[in-house]
Amino acid sequence: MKLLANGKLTGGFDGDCPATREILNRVGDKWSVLVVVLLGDASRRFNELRRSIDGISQRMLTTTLRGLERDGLVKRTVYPTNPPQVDYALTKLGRTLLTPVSVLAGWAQGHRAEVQRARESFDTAKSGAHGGKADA
Amino acid sequence: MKLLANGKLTGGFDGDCPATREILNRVGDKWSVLVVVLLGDASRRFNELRRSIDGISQRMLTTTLRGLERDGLVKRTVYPTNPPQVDYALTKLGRTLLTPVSVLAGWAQGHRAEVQRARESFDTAKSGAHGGKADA
DNA sequence: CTGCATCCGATGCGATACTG
DNA sequence: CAGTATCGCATCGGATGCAG
Repeated sequence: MKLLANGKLTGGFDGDCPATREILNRVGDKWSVLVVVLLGDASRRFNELRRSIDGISQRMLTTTLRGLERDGLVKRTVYPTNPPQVDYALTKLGRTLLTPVSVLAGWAQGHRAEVQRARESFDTAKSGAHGGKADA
Repeated sequence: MKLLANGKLTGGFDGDCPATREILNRVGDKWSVLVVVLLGDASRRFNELRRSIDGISQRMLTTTLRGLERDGLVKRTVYPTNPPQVDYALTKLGRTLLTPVSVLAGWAQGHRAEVQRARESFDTAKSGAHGGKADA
């Protein structure tokens, strides 16, 4: 990844590209990532996912799933049984996402403590600086 | 990355961890990623960044920068000159983020076309399915 | 069981104006 | 130049109710 003096990028990353930005956004969406990881293990049914995640509302699960499906990351299969049963599974494309995500997740886990410390130190410095009082 | 039958994860990823989720969120933030990449090349001044990004508002640049600074990813240096000059640079920790981000960005770029196609096909199927009319 | 539509509060973000 | 505070709009997201 290389960056030119004028702010333009060469090589593997172009932040100006709307499509790339959009995909990055999807990864930033906590639910999407969670669902992808969950589905990385095995296909799941709707309420099965809902119970697995716990904290997600039905609306958000639906929204997330549809977004993932639209992007070709997840395959939705309806079994016309009674009661209806819908199965969600990662597509081939969806599975390729697991690696980049795990790299990122690995970074997050590995540097979690550092970030935490940086945050505390930052907050401490701030509260001590502007008010003049350190133990407000 | 491994996933157990009960939905719990082993190894490198734990979606339940708030800290991890928070960091993931930061990467999902388009501006943060962009700034990190930009700063990966060289340190920049405030308005220099602003011009480089073009589309970001001052408010968001400030917010983004502060968030990055708080997380220990970016170092803010003030030169008490006249007019004031403030320099932003990646910290050592910040530089370690470049690799995971580029992996992800690489994925996004590499699969951009596939996602695009999936999206179009999804949208087409939808508009043709519920309304009964295919060329609405 | 699965999923969509609606209402409504919370938050995000841009635009603007003002300070050092 | 760098940064903060405020306002107003747009979107997000949860809760609820209805339908296949």
